Amino acid sequence: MEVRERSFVKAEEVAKLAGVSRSAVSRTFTDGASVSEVTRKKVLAAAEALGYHVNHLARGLSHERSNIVCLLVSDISTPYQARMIDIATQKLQSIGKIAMVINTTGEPEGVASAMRQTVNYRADAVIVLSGTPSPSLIATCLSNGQRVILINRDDQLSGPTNIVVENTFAATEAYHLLKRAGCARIAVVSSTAGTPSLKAREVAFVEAARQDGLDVPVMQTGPTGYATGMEAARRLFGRAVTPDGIFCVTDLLAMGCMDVARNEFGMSVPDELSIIGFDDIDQAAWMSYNLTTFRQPLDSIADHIVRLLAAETLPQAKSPTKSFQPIPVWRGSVRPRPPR
Amino acid sequence: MEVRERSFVKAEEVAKLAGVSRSAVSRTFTDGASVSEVTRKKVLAAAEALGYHVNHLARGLSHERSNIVCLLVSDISTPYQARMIDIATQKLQSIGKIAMVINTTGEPEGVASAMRQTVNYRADAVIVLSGTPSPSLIATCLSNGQRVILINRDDQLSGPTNIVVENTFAATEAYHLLKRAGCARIAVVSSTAGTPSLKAREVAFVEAARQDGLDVPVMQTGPTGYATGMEAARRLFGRAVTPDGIFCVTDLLAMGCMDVARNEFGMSVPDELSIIGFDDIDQAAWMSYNLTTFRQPLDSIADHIVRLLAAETLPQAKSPTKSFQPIPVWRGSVRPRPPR
DNA sequence: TTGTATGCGTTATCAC
DNA sequence: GTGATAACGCATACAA
Repeated sequence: MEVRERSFVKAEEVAKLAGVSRSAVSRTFTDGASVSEVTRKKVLAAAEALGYHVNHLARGLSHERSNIVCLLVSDISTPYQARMIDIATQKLQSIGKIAMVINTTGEPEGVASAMRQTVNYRADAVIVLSGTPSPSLIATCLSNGQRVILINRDDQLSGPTNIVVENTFAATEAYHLLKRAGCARIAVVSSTAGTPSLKAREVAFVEAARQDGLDVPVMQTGPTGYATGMEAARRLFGRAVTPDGIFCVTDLLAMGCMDVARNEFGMSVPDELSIIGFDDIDQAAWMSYNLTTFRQPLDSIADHIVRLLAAETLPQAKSPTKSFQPIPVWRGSVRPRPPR
Repeated sequence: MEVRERSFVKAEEVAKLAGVSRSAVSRTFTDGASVSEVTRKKVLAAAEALGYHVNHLARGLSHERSNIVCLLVSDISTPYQARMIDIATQKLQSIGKIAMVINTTGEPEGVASAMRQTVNYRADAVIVLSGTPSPSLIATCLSNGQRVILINRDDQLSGPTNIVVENTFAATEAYHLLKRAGCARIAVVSSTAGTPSLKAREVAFVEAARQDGLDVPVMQTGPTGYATGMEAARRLFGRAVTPDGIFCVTDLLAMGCMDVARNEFGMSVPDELSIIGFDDIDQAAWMSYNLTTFRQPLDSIADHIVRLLAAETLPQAKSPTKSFQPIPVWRGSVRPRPPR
């Protein structure tokens, strides 16, 4: 490969070197085109020699699709989000799409500018993992022919495709699990984020307890993360009556909570304190935590998205909310049975 | 905003509605253009009404830059990589670039196809966080005018910009730290990955020990991660003479190692066993680990990259390897002073 | 099968 | 300051 003046090689140059027309080059690199084997060889050789690569930007200009899919996400360094991106990028690549990740702060303004970017780059689809775009922004994307997929946003907006995890089911299950373990003083640890999906878990748990005649306190002392879990534990165990069962709406919260309960208040898990988390991040399986939690079927969700995107039918076809069942993961942070 | 037939709005339609020429529309959305305030207002109003957004693909076609930067990375769900992506996407966005993340398997073949994608999308730059692209692929990118930035790849290839962390310095420091703590039976836990940067840490530590007259065993039992750390600990503590000081080339390894040492062999950290990790991932600061480690100055690194990309000068300008100093983070996993 | 001509949405260059 | 026009690199309908 010869080193050229620093600019991209175009099809025309390949054509000249191969002694064929520009169209022949184009056809060689187009999937369902008809080229004779001999021309094809010549073109391929010339392309290799020149270091030619099809310009997807130009191709996307005339062709319908850019094959770009935007991922809107915040707090990427969080285990849950990171895994989501990991899986999403892999699956998207497997169907020939490429992921643009836009790191939003989750604030409305950030989300808005992110949504605008997605149409600037003519993304085929936008997958929203964090934040809640305004209906008008969503409408813009949709009217531009983009597919909009909202994950765990729960705002049942019609138009975009909604994918949710059955938080209510899981949270109710969590309550009964703690109850069955013999917990009598149960608390919920959530965050001030107010994410629809976190809120749903919190509310469903409280409701399940209420129906059972139990009033459970809810701690919300900061953003969704380890530190907030710590803070919640400090407050809960600083009270006169301390909990013997805690449902944390996120694994990260559960871990902060567990660490403080153990190290600062000498609680033993699960003997004196049962804890349940949510998400089943990698760390939940670590020996130090061994956390009972609910796994979000990220793999299935990603598969579903990919199937949606692979289908060439327009998204208009009334795609209702698709919901996935979280999978309970039994580990050692909940007492197997009630104490005598 | 009216709902149109599902396709993107183009400048021409805006021009028609605003009663101006296409050029006027273009100028309105071009930074250094001259438009009268009145035309500008009209165009903006029409654009808003139609839901117009500049097509960056088309813009990138005529203009020089696509403003796309590709991130080549594997194991995205790993805390270290995730944080890298988090910071990189943020900083890139702050200078008007957008990140395409390509999830490679790290294998040569995967890296190769990823590199090809970067030129397909005419990325302005490609940042390699995982895997080692072949020199010829790098040459292709460079000759196409792309900037290539290799992070912690250590293969001192001339051409691309190399950014490394001073692994040798840190590993040497780690050895003396353990020595000062009174450790006499020291081991290294690494992985079979053979990443240049991990290898450098491992070798430097062994060398520092050798110069000190000590022979340290190196455990390599699998990929870089928590499970491999566990396995390493099982083998180390299953021996006749067990270590009292361990240097793990990665925090994740250190955590797996620590958990097994404590829970399966009853070791107490740091009294009976001192452990040092590398990376300073979030979990290192968690109460259960409180791990002494070396922080990679990811923020400074990202700033440097952004400065590189923002500078319009061609990368030809002989950019030597830029190296960053890891920052020692003193926590509680190393005994403060030797036992009496 | 092959080549020619046209369109895709922008920006830049040029006259006005 | 404004408007026409020529690239930009590619795919494709059409004619050969």
